[in-house]
Amino acid sequence: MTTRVRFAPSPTGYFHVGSARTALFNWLFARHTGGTYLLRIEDTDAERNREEWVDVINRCLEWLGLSPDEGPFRQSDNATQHTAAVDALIGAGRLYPCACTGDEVQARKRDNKTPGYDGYCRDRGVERGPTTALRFKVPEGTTTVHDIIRGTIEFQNAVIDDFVVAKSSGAVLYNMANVVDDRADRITHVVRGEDHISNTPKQQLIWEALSEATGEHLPLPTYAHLPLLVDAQRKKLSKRKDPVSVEDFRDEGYLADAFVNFLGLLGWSPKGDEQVDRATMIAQFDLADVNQSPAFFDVMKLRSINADYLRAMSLEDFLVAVSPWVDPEPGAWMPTAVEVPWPAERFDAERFRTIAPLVQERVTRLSEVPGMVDFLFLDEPVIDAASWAKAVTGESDAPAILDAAIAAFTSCEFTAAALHEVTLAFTEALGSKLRKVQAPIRVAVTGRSVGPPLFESMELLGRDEVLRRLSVARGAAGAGQ
RNA sequence: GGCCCCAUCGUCUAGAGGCCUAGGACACCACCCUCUCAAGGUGGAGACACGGGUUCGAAUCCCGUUGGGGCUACCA
Repeated sequence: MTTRVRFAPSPTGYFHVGSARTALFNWLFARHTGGTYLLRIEDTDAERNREEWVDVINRCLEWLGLSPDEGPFRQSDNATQHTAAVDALIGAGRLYPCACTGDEVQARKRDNKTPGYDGYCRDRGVERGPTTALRFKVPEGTTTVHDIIRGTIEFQNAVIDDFVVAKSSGAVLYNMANVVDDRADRITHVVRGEDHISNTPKQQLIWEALSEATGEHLPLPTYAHLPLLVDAQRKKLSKRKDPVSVEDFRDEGYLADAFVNFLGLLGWSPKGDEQVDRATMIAQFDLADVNQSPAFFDVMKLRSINADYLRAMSLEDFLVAVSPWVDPEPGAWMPTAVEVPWPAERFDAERFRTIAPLVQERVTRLSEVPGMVDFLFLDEPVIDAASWAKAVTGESDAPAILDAAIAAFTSCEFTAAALHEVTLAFTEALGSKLRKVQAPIRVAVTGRSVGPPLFESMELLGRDEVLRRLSVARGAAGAGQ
């Protein structure tokens, strides 16, 4: 039997990292088993049926390299089938109209202390009308869910209330539409978040009722409920408190491959090294190996992995990847929320190319790159006030150091090696240490106390500008005396 | 409240009854290297929630307790 899985997100306006992980595990399972992975947009709720929200999903999946083998399909396109299925269940006596309002249901639930809807309308012979919803007549007995990750889960049907399957408006609800579509799509494995466990018995009940009502006896899909992704408080990741938007991570400069690698480590782990490419993940992935306990989405670990991927890139690949953050006129792809902090005429691709390897190994995300090279492309360096106060105006040796630097840099050959050499010389003359002497020079030239190696930076900036910036700092340092 | 899920270092995890003196990675600390910062190297601290069983033997199996989480819509 060839496997068929689906990723079934609902459009919400952003793409959640938990959804990305679910998509990945579906994709990995399909690839590992040689099956088919399809995408179904669950937009039966009219509120969620917005074209641009659907675009977000497609865009993110494409970025992650998790585009579907089939689809995207729109659940709303199957409305006819959903309605037909409802009619079939009515015909089979598995549904009944309910005239209760939401408030009435709530009130009786409180008074009778029943878990959910108490079945008030089940035997009242309510006629179907424009204000009646359709409820599923949950049978007696127990419903057993077989879950690859969790084993067998049993539900007493008595605690499953007669849930609504179609609204009074006629709109068919999630549990119903989902099952109808899974049947139509011949889904063999349902891989989704743990938060769907309690929906599963309802869906199985519908599935089997449909098999009987239509005579089309399809085997139940096998379920695999993935552990939730949680925040530091161990709560389900929420849009309100936590960074969860995949596009935000992309715009911060995480690489898709690094992001996918990290996601793959949440609830699953490869055999040897944690750093694995997609082929390795596909070869090793097995739903049975997925963990049962929630995983904390640890951004520090994500950064570490991303930094590793960044460092492992060839210079050419790095230049392409970083171009949206540094080149005002970049190539094809551009993240949505990135702005290059200098004008196009000031950017010099050749200079950037020269310093890029020194930056590449020092950043954790691509968004950190501009801050490490902006001194090259801005007329005035962005001064970090604390560093300036410490190394320039607040350092009693700063005037002497800057004077010595200006004198030495005026006449020496202007290469990193030569600058290093003359700096060593005047450092010794001053009876100081290189690590101490470089501080005021670095802040004067780059505006910051950390950054790419100093002498290479100065060589690229050029003698005139280096001397000008040193003089400005010298003036400030002198005034501080 | 009801139903359900979960429980190994701070975090992600390895662990399928003896290979466990519990391994790795991130984070953290120290030292080395070093023009800052990274990277790299060496070392360190750090966990089987608790209580009962089963067994010659339990992190691994069973039960309970505690703790955490999810669901509980005419949303998905």
